[in-house]
Amino acid sequence: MFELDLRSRKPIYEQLVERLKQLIINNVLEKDEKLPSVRTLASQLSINPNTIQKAYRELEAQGYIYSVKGKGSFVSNSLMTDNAAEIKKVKEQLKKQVAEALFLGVTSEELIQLIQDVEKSSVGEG
Amino acid sequence: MFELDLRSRKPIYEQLVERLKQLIINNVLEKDEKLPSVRTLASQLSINPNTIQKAYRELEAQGYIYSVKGKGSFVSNSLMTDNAAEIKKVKEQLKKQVAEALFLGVTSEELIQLIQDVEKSSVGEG
DNA sequence: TAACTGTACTAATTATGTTAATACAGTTAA
DNA sequence: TTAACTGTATTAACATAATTAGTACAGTTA
Repeated sequence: MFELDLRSRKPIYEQLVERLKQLIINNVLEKDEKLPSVRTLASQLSINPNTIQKAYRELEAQGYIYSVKGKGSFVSNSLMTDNAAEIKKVKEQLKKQVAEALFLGVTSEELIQLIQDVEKSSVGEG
Repeated sequence: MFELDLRSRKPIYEQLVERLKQLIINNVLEKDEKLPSVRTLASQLSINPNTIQKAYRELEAQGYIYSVKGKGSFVSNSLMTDNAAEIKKVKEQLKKQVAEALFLGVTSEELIQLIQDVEKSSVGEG
């Protein structure tokens, strides 16, 4: 289900958050779909359950999943959660990256094309 | 000159790299302008000179500055350096962020506007 | 020469990530 | 009810990375 780089300087739980976000954003994991339990996923990835839990806790804080004691963790319906804070974060980060890209010589046309490419590849979500 | 968050989970040297990049990109620091010496900046920020040096080393590796022993560290002319690797990194990161923004409900029109805003605010560079 | 510059190195300390073991509470199905 | 699953919490030990501290060397400049 996942590919982790245990040698990376990026913490495992951050890799997990990023990877799971992508799966949710790309609709590989659908709304209300049950995620693997912390113990199951930890076993599959040969890492500690605490590390999985840390990732799940972060994803829940960001509104991507919700957890129910005794039942499991599930993909959120993003429309149910308040995304304002996350949107603000992403926009601020995007501004920095766009400024950097422009500085490095990437044209605004290329960047607009990049947006449209991403948009096309994620049709049919929701 | 800088605002650092010593309590942040983000390492000081990474904050320094990010902040100096912004100053260079926004032309606050001009080409060939001399940066504060590692000892001076360390003293101003009340942190260790080694931490400054680590940030400068990273900025030099990314092509944003160049250092001359005995003279100092200076802002690069970005056109002099090979940005291919950096451009690839930034584009990949941008794709992820754009996908996340779209997922959170930001429209592609908003994103295009964001690009144009950043572009306008950085006129007169180079 | 004196005072500045970048750079390098080692050691100690601190912070963070990760593992390990254990425990508790809620859910589900036999 | 029992057994096996779920999330969650806590504490300790360990590994790694970040940071500090101290020192040293080499090049530059006035």
